[in-house]
Amino acid sequence: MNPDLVRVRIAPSPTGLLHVGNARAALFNWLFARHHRGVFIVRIDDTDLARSTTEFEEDALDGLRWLGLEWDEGVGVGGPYGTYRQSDRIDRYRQVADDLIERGRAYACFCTPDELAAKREAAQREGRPPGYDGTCSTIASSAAAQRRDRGEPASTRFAVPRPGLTQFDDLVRGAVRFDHETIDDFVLLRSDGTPTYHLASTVDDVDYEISHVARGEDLLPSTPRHIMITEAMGAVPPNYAHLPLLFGPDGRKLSKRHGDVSLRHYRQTGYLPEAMFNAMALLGWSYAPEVTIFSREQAVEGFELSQVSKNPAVFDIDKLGWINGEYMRALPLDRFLDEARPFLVEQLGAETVRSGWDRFVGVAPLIQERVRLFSEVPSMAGFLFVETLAYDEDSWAKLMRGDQVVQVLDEARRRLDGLEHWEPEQIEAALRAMLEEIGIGARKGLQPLRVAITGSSVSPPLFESMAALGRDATFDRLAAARARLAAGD
RNA sequence: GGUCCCGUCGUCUAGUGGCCUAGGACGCCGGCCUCUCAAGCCGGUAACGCCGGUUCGAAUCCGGUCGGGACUGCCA
Repeated sequence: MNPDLVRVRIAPSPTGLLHVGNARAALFNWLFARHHRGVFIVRIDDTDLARSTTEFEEDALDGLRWLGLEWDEGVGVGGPYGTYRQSDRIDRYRQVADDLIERGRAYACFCTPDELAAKREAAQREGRPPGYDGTCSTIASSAAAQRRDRGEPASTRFAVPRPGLTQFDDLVRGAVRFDHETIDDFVLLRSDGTPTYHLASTVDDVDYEISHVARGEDLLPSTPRHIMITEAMGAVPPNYAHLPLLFGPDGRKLSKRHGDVSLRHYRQTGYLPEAMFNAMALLGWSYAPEVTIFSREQAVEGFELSQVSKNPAVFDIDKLGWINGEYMRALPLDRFLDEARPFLVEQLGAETVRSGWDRFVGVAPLIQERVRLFSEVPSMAGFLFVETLAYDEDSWAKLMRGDQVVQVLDEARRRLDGLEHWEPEQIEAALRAMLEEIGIGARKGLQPLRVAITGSSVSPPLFESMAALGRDATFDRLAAARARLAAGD
């Protein structure tokens, strides 16, 4: 193995939907790998069998694919190191744990969960550090082996060498050191024989020859443990880079309690993957001063872990929205149509969307430049699809009660009636002439028509909307609005 | 409580001793444009947590202090 080859990994644990924090970590790993022409690996950390599901695994892989973070080795694509799934490697972890016991670097612990809980509580109460007190570390290895052979349940704990010190150069934090006195003998193997995260993750990083571990800062305090395990295995630890955490608006680690923070949620709300990519890259990193929007290629070109910020970043939904709008407007029309369609179907039904599709296509470019999210499309374009218009009552109340509204509605129908070509230009000419004659401003005179045609005071440009709607439907709607007014509303 | 990490506009950040009377972006406010809304254009608001030191000179280096966060599980 080339010692200079960059090999990085992202290891989602499929116990929930992939959230933006993990996605951002994946993005940074991917950028680092691509920048250094290294290998990006996706592994599944599913040692928590009880909570892991294939749905969540699929969700994570889908999310990564959606963002365009294709991987070179790992689940789904294979590679020279097996299945890249921890549940397939339980024997390997046990083997490492047994080997560590044999070499005196770990020991069997017979304390029961209840005993440990009691000890922790007592320590807490007396103001002592709550870590494991090392009770079982003094049991002679022969005695311990006997008890295990007899079937007594035992976990395996790592024997932290004390006194001692573990220090390392974190690519984003710089020099970090931990005194072993503050690290207790942590569990490697649970009494049911399954490995903990510390063991499994570390063994995998060694076995898969990972060169750089870039992960959330929440794992910084665990790093000395991982380094100790690695060294006890006789391997050289990887480089570490601890990424600043993503916070919610309240300044705490982004989590469920900040609402739906799954990547899937953003995908379903109508954010574009390239916008998400761009926005997440800006969380703790900057491409260049004065540059906010940049391509995937530019990001790869410019990315360096050492330039990642140390400060936690608050996930700014407003900026994400703005970025999405930028990408939205830059989209080729056919892609816009493709992406928008499912959102219309969800709101209006497949048949309705099919029958109104051509009308929608007519004004789609005008809608495209007015929305930030695909989920906003139905409310802006719905009037093109429906048979009978549902008015936004606030708009109606505000704009349809004026004294000249009836006149505008009637006159508009009269003017439009004789139009030879049902095109925006002709419609505009006719209506402008009408405004002139009535002596009313465009602002005031056109708004009632907008409500009559689109049901809302906010819509795509009126003349184009009428043109796209079609002559018959336009007249129907003018008549409908007129009728409602006649009914005294 | 203990260990560790962090501290530039509300938010994301640029800044690595003089180019900083601190730059950009989002947001917000005002204006222009305008058939509404967007978009666009112009302008404005707003930050180096605090105290000491080093230095001719500090947002940048050092110390302290205060504040925030993460971790402290047979979760990951």
